[in-house]
Amino acid sequence: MTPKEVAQTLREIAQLLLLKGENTFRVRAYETGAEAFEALSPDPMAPGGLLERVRTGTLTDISGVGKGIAEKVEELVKTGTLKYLDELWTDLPRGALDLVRVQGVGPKKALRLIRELDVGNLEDLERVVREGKIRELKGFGEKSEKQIGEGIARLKSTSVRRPLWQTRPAAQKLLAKILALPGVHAGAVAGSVRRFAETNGDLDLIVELKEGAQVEPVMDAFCEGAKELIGRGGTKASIRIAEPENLQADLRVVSAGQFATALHHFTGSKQHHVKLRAHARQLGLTLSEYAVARLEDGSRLSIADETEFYAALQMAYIAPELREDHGEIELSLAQARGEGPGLPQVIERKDVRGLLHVHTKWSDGAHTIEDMARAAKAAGLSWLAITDHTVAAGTNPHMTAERLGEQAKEIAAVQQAVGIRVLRGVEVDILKDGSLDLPDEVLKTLDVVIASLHTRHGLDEAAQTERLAKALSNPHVKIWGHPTGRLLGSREPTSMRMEELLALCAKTGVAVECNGTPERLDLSAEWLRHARTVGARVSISVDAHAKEQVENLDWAIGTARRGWTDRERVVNAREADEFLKLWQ
DNA sequence: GCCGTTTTCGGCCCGACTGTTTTCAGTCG
Repeated sequence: MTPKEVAQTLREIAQLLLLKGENTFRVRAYETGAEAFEALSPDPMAPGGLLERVRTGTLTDISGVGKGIAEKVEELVKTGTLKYLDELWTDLPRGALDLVRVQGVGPKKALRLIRELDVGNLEDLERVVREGKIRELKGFGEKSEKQIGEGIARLKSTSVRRPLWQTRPAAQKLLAKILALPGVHAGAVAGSVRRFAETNGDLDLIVELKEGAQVEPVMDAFCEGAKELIGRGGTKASIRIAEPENLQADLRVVSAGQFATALHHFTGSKQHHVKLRAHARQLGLTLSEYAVARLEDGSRLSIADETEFYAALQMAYIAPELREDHGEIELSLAQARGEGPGLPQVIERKDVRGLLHVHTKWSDGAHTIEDMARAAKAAGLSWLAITDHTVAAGTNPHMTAERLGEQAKEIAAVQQAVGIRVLRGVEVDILKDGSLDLPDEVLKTLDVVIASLHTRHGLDEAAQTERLAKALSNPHVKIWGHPTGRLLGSREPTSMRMEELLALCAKTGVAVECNGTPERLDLSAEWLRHARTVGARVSISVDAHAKEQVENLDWAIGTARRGWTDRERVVNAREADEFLKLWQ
């Protein structure tokens, strides 16, 4: 039994309680409990982990876990089953929880469909829609029936969440269209896209009108070109867009002076807000998308931006990427009081001085060393490292000892011509046995060695861990390239004991890559947070195969920020000489 | 079900939109 499985069970309980119309605060307690277990070390055997806590009876030390949940988790871990859960299921069909996945069907409607129409799963629901039975129920009508039918079709046709590399550009495109309108004073992408969550269920846009401007033209522009109009009221509209197919986009229009509170509200996350609002109440304040107001008389505080928003709550500013209730609220409060370490000083674009992980025509890149150097310089960087592939990666051409010598001459010439420091490097392949694709005598002559896996992703966990541990122990390796090898939406992370390997990197000084290829985002924010706890260094890498991909920097930085990456642990957030000194 | 710098009891975030309603419940974020 892993913490993740415990969390899933607690969520299942929460959903069942919700369906049964239980007290919503009890439902939330189970959700909070689930989050607490998700935040534990994923390895149940880890020190301070799940099994140790069960053994020592210290589950209730976890915030959000009280006596009730602790007892259930103990039973679950010891026996693998939970009587309480079985009881909750006794009078419900197995497909009950699928019903609330249909848009427009919540717990109340789902329960009535189960009780009054004997609907047991999605197929049943589809049938009663077809037979026109739903409209006969009190409180339902023709429109609800139609809506439910469409909701089922949508559920079947699309996976719910899309990768950020699809959603973020779509959101920015939509925003640009709105910002071009004359009545618009300000606008921003909010929601999980702004928080840099790697998958998103929808897009959220916030727009502030100029003084006296009309809302209708903005709504019109937003809805124009939509694949489907979901809803439209006086201040908000929801549509489905064509690309990514059927993705929902929500627009919220606010009047002058409400932008900061609205942006904060629609950025989320839900968990962050729930805790924030409870804290606000203790201060005698209430939060909404319109204002921060005093409970006693409803008077409003003036909030110009999100820094002021947090200041009104006696907190230090929390970056959007951190707003997940992963401990950031407590750290922010402590920081404002001048106590403790405070929030991480998360990396920003201006901190990054060097462009790492760059491919050129010497292997599978589209452009020359000079092209890449000019692109790096244009992006405001002061150095870059050329790191082409070796033979095992399967590219042609590729780097050999001899070609590295030839490349050195070109690098020296480019450095002179372009006026930017260019380091010599390689992305060396990790071979089956954990040895590297170039001999140590060659590697030691280079400034930067990135070791990456490109083959045999399918080895079992033990063998893969051993293979990587050997490679990462090579004294010439400075960076571990795209550690998990995952591709969002198409390839799962390689199976390995990541915690062990991150601890190894912390010990040897090898930086783990935060690879900014939009489909990779590897390491993930989740693992980067773990890298932080063990003290591993991080490389903000573009893995650029063309000069335009210098912009992968933004993807890497967003992911790194979400992963609580402090700037002092980022190896390329320093000038080239300082970077090289890190391994001396 | 959880929690405590007012509390071991009594709280627990807030508002828009929709549909089917004659005044509001359900859903969503």
